[in-house]
Amino acid sequence: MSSTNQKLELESIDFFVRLMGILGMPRSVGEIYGLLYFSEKPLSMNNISSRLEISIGSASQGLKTLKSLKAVRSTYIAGDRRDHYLAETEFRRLFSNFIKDEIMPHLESAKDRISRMESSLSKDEQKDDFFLIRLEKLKKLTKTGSRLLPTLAGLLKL
Amino acid sequence: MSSTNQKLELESIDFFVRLMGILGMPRSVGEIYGLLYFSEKPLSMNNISSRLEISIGSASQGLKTLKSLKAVRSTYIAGDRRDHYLAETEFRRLFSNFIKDEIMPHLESAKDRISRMESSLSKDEQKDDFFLIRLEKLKKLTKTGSRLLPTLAGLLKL
DNA sequence: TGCAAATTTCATTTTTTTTTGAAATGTTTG
DNA sequence: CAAACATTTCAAAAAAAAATGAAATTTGCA
Repeated sequence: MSSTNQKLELESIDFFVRLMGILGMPRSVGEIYGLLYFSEKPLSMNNISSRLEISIGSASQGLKTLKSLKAVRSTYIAGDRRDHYLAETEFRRLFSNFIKDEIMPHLESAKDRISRMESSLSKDEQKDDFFLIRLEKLKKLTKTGSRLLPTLAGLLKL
Repeated sequence: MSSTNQKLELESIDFFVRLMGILGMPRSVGEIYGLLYFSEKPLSMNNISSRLEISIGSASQGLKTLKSLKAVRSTYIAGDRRDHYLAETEFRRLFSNFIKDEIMPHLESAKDRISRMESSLSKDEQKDDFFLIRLEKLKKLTKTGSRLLPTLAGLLKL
């Protein structure tokens, strides 16, 4: 029988679609994770795509994203040559990877952009507190961001 | 003369378009904030829309969003009946409003969703550690989230 | 090695989001 | 108070993002 709990599954998918949405991830990524989160058995890609009624292209793309965040891992199943996927449920690591992959690169390039702003100041502007203070705030913002964000996930002792 | 520093302005717009993008805000919102951030004088809506070459509809909509986040405030200018806008540069408050308005409501509804998950468990599932542990993790996640996020902005002593 | 199943890739289609522009509404002052 | 300007709203258009599906590639087994 192994009747999957339909209700639970739907709520879980809903939950993670929204959570992933906040993080800027497409619906399909949330659906896949939500399905796997309450699945006791690892699921194949085909299984995932047919249960969620999404194309295998979407499933492949979504799993790729989830793998890169280490939100999902694949498991060997004896006698079956397909990959089977399990949800990785340590949210701490999940967020930490998200921050590393999706946020930090922006912060890095922000630093270059601030340098360019500084070098574009005219002689006059270099003496004008208005510009100096605003530039200073941007620097603090990126500095604090790159210090705080990587720490953040650690605070989540989940 | 008051020649605005074109280069600086463009870098600033670029900077904030990306930052707002991370927060899921549309391009126009980032453009407006980026323009105001390095503007010594308050700018009218028309001014904003013509400098950025966006429609006044977009400008109005974008300013509305920024006002609701308290990222921008309007100022009285003697002898001019139009509203004039200034960037609010305390990022701490800005983020704190963002978290309150855009994130916390999701966390609230997540709690309901978890309750529904619990009440959907069958007798068997109520004894199955697999389900209990996963539900527990979701509860911890939302609990920690609603505790940590509102605190977060405070850590940004910018 | 060669074949069949599984997965990835990517051009096209679909869906969603954002912007536009014009009409409706609101506001100030002559 | 009315007309001139300013702002908001919202249906339609445009742009951006995501999903599809089929061809190309990879994988592992006979």
